Amino acid sequence: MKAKQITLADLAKELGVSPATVSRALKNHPDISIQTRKKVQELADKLHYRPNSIAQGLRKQESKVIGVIIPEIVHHFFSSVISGIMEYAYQAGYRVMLCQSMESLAKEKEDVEALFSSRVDGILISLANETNNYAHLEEMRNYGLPIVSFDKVCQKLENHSMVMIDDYEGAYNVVTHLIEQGYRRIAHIHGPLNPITSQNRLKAYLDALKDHDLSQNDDYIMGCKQVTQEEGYIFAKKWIQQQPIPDAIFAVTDLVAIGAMVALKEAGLKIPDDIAVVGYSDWAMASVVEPALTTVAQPGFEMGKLATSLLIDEIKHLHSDQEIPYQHHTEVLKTQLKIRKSSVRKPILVS
Amino acid sequence: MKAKQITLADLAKELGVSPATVSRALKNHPDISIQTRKKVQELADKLHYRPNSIAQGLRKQESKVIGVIIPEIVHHFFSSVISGIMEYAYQAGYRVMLCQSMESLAKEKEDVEALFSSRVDGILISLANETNNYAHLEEMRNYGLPIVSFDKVCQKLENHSMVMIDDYEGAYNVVTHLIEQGYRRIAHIHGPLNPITSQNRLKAYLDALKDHDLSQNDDYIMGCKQVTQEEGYIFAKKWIQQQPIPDAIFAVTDLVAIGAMVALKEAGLKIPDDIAVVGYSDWAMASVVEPALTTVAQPGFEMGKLATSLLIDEIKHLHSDQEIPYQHHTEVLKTQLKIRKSSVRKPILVS
DNA sequence: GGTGTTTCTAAAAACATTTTCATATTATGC
DNA sequence: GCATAATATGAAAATGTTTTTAGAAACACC
Repeated sequence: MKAKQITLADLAKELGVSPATVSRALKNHPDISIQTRKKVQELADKLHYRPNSIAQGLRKQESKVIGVIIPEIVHHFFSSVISGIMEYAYQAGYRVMLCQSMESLAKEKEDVEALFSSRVDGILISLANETNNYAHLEEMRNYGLPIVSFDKVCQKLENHSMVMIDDYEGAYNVVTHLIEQGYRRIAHIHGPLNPITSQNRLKAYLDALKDHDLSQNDDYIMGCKQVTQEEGYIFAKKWIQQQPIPDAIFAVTDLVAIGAMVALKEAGLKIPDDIAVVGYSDWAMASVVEPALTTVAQPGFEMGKLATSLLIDEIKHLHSDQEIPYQHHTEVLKTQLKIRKSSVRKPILVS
Repeated sequence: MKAKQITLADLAKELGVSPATVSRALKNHPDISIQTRKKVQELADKLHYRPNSIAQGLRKQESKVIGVIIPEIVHHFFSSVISGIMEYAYQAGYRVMLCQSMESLAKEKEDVEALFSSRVDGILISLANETNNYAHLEEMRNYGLPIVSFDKVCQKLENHSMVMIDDYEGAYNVVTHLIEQGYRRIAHIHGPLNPITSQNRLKAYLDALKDHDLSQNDDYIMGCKQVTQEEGYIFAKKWIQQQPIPDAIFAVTDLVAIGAMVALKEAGLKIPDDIAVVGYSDWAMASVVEPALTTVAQPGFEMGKLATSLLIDEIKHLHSDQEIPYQHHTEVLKTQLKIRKSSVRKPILVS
């Protein structure tokens, strides 16, 4: 009942030629006569021959698979990135092996090892929030395995390409916009500080205040750990009980911002009149919540494509055994400030 | 500079034993003396030996990789399913190769072939909207490759396990709830009709109307193709211009429902007083939109875990070369009606 | 001391492919 | 007609494992 999987040897036997000939015929090698090529092709089609990638991988020392390590899939931004990765990888003839680090360093290490064991041709990684040590990545680089980090990049790791988002500028634009709108007591909910992304957003917030001669108030800065809606809700509640209440909240993520909005609305505060709220990431929910949430759009899909293109370029360079070492890149993608009702007091063009 | 990847033979040479001994020592085979086992283990640890999964796969005819084909990753429900898949697969020692069919039958076929070529041990698939022909899956089953379909399952394919969601009941509950709330002119926006899921939701809608002695009005039934917010917006616009306007809209998906809400609000209609709106899937946005959207929660994460457990059971059964053929399962998961403000006229317990 | 058993290790085959090297046949040039 | 070149194919090695089979050494039993 169970059909056997056809091998080169099967085809060879059937045609009375050697497996070597079949192999070459199937890739249209000019050494093989046209007639033979045709015969082989026809039989292969007829029997639905599919090359065994595992055997190819072993022989060629190249699996045509790239490994992807993502902190968390159920996340609009990351799933967009994955989508970009898959699109580029697919058209370049690569398969994708996916791992989810769950924001845990230990899991991330295991994933790196598993991918290495699977002999992927390269790794795309966005670091877990917990990750503050890069030995696992160093080791892979020592083996010559190409690595590209994106979004939560690994600046400490030498000799690798990175694709980042200009989070500093994105966050700076938010604060500038709030100031232009007349808000002065601007609070910030930042994320876990290992990732460079949260660091940059926090730094931009502080710099923008300073650049506009606003004093920094440490009571207006809170850090969340899980980056959830609840945390936004809790922090906003705290601020409401405090005097003076902030007149704007800039949260590290839309979800957190929306948590804050819920608390503010419950307390009877008017957004954006009494207090503004701004998020980050432009999740689908941001445009749909009421009032629509001002946020910073990040080009996730493009980021995935770009990171993958860099990785595959490096892989190809490596396999071409050129003399010159591969030149690594650091790409920075621009964000887009999406001004919506939640932060607009003055009449302004709403996008 | 580039470190060589360590092989069994390297260890064997270094220790002056054969590769066979090293292989057995590493898996604690009792044939090997304790001292030898220890020596081998120590050297392996010291040199960071990692078995080459590709070579193992070739030799053992088992890759420890499962293939997953999903129509679209950037989708709250599907990313939840993937998350469940990855969690179960990880703890069972399997890697995941991911493909995105983009709702295209052609791409789905390519993906199936690519996964077969990669010699995955099994395939998890949710069909593309376009898919109305199952030859590509039949072929894989003929090769004895285990397949489990989930959500948009493939009822035409024999001898395979399925995990579905009770969409019929979920949709029936929606319509019943609307009727209980006093709505009578209930419209429905259904999805593409190839997937069994949309079919079931439509059928439940029709049956529920009939069971409650409401007449079916074909003007109140529209089908969307892309399942986008725009489509919901456009359909709602059309209904607004029509007399009598429906007093409830049940959309195949939250996104479509929200599109409809936007159109209704623009037209000055009050939700839920003038008209109710209900979605499906319980995206994050549903609880956040105003008024909060009544919807049907689907257990995506559980579905992923369950489907993966069935697949891996079947794989294990196959490799245990038992006499009795594997007994396939069809599992049906229950939905949960999330009653929110968008559909509640009468006082009711809001979840 | 020969036979049989136990304990440990090695050799070799197998997995499906690619590629180097070799070889046989035919064609070309003088 | 002979040397050389071109053409087409095959044999064999190689990729890194696992596993079957075999075999050597040590030991027990009569």
